Amino acid sequence: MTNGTKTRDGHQGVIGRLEQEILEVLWSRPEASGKEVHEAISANRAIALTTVLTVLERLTKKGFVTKVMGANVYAYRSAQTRDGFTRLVSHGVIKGILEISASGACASFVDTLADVNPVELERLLALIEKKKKEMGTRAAAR
Amino acid sequence: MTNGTKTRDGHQGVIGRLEQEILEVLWSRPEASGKEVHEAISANRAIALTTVLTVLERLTKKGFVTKVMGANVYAYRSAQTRDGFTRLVSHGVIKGILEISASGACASFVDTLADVNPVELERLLALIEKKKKEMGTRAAAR
DNA sequence: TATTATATTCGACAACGTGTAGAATGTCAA
DNA sequence: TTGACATTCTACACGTTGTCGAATATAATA
Repeated sequence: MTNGTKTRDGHQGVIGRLEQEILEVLWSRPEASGKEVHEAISANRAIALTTVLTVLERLTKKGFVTKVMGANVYAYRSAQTRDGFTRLVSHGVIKGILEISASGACASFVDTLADVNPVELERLLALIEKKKKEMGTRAAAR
Repeated sequence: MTNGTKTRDGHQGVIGRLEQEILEVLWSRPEASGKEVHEAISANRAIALTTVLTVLERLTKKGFVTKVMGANVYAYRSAQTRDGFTRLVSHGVIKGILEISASGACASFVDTLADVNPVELERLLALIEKKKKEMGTRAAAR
C-alpha cells in the first residue's frame, strides 16, 4: 500500500495500519528494539511479537527503517523523518490524483487540510508563493 | 485501491489502471456500451471484452458508474464528473497523509503540482484564500 | 555441559483489490 | 432450430498487508 488502499479494517492511508503504528513508535524515540516496539503497540491491542518483527523487517526492506546490531539486540530506527517519509510515500498518489483532475485534487486537498489542520493553510500559502518565485527565477534564467 | 497502492505493472494511483482507463473513456462521451468501451481501450492494447465488462461491473458496484438499459444494450455512464470523482477518491488518502505530516504532505503537494500542472498553482492560491474567508466567517458567526 | 530463556528468522496462511478471461446463460432474428 | 451477440458467473494470478507458529541461533545459567 504505497498509494492509498483501504484495508479490510477500514484503515485508509498510503501505508498499512500496523506499518504506520510501528513508524509512529520509531518516530517517538531515537531507536527501539523489536521487543520495545512490540511493547509499545501491545499497550493498545493484543499482537504477537513476531507480527511486529515481520513488519519491522518489511519496513526495513522498503528502506523506511534501518536495523543495526546494538549492544545485545538489533536496534531499529526510522530511516526517514516524519516529513521525509510523508513526502516519499505521498508523491506517487498525489501525482496520480493530480493527473486525473488537478482542480479536483486541489479542492480536496484544501478542504481536507482545513479540516485536519487549518493552521497549516497559512504555511501552504507561503509554500506556494515560494515555489512561484523559484519557478519564476528558473524560467527567467533560461 | 481506493487509497493508493502500486500495482504490479508499476501503475501508481488511487485506482487501478484499467479502472482509470475505463473512466477516461466514459468521461470522453456521454455514455457508452460495454462493447464501445472495449473498442476504445482495444485501440491501445489487447484486452478481452469480458475483462472490460467485469471491471465496468465493479465500477458500477462502487458507485463510480451507472448502468442503464438503453435501446438494445446496457449503457454505462460515469456517475461522477472527473472533478467529483477525484475529490471522492482523494479525500481518504489526502487525509491519511495529512495526518502523518501536514507539512510534508503540503510540501509534496506543492512540488508535485508545480511539476504536473504549474498553472494550477494560482488557482490553488485562490482556493486557499477563499477557504480562509469561509472559515473566518464561520468562526465569527459563533 | 545440559538446560532454559531470549532473540531472530522462516515459512505460511488469510483477506483483499485489481487484472484477466473462459464458460455458461440469455435473447433475438434469420 | 441455429447462430450471433450481450451479459453474467466463476476462477485464477499476483501483490500487499496483517497475522503467527515453528525452527533456529545464541547466550546465560543451573
